[in-house]
Amino acid sequence: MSESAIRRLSLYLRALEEMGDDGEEIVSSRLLAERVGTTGPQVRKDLSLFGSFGTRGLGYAVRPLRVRLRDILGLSRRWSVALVGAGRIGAALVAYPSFRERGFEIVTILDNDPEKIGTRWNGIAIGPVERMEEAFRRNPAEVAILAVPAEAAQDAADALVRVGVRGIMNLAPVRLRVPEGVAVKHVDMAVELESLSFALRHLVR
Amino acid sequence: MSESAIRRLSLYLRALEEMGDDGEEIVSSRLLAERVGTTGPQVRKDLSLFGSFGTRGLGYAVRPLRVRLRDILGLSRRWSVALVGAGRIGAALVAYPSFRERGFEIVTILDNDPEKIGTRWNGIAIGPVERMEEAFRRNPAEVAILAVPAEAAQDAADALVRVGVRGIMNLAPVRLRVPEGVAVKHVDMAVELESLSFALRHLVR
DNA sequence: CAATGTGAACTTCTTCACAGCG
DNA sequence: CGCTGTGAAGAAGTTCACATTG
Repeated sequence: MSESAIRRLSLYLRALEEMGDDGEEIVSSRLLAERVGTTGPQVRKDLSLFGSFGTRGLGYAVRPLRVRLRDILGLSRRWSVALVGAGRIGAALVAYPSFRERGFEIVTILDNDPEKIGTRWNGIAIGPVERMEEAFRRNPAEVAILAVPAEAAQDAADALVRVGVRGIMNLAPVRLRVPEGVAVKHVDMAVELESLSFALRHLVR
Repeated sequence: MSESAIRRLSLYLRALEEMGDDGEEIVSSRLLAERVGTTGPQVRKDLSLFGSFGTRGLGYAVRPLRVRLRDILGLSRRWSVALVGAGRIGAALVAYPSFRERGFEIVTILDNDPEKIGTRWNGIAIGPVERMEEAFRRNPAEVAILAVPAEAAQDAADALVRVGVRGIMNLAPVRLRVPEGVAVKHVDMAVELESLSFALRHLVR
């Protein structure tokens, strides 16, 4: 069950959601593959890791497959999310509607800036990071989005683990150390840009 | 030369930059590995893809390795960057100082919102996306950061390719189709969150 | 003696070909 | 007849062991 297979499932789900709204009933592995930039066999392999959802000779029924994928990905429930770091990136994420649509609801926002503490974003009062425990007693979250400066990230992550967070999406340019049983996904734009740079280094100018 | 090896090089470089400021002269593959969350042999394998930079029995000299890595990654030059999409995410990226520090300079900002066009961000006047060609004649860019809504992303990417962009970092939740010779890196937070959800789906509650 | 550099073993992921089935 | 489901082949990436060398 590779990480990349899971990521592709998420892409398949997105494609199916876009399709459903267009009224398509059936989709072939080939077509789905085209939409997410992979191949038919890859799609079938990925899906077959979790069962047989298709009909031979026909393809996959869009709606049921969508339901199955949501289920597999753990998206048929609500996830409570804590946002740590109410800077510009945090602001962008809070305003981003598709997280909530997909079941991720921000219930707690924490920051250290005294100017921000007490103000409300989307109806949620921003609390101080030092009072994380208190904030979590009121509004516990299973997942956290970490959007603080690099220097503050590891401490914040430690605190999050202490209050029971089981998954962290980290936007700070630091590799977090977390104990077993806590999942971390790194979104590292510097790394992405630098790998672009590598790809272009001999092609350009 | 795997994608993941390149990403690790970028992490090694970051670690080395942090170290250099602390005055450490020599680093072992083991130590470097620890800082980025991998293993000594992995570090040595990755580096050996590009040459032998270490001293047996000793380790790697921090500063020269840093220089070599910058070179390998194509970071010993300046890259001009066009930002398409001056929403909240765009705002966060423009304000983020480490892009510029690492040689990526935003020279053009484009958006479609009439309210924004003409205003200045970091001294750069926001232009209309429709006049991309004109904007690029004035301030050409090799790389683009795409931070527009999903529906607008493919059209914007097509336009960017037409004006000569060779690499795109895409933040829109869409898989872009681009011709051969154009590199795309996807930063897809929905996918990251959903793969977190998958990891937690049976562990939590 | 300590840590690199690397071929070889191993493991994981992807591609392929085709049997199976509606 | 068409498209899925899958075992087997192939490719890619990682780990390991150790010979090498300052």
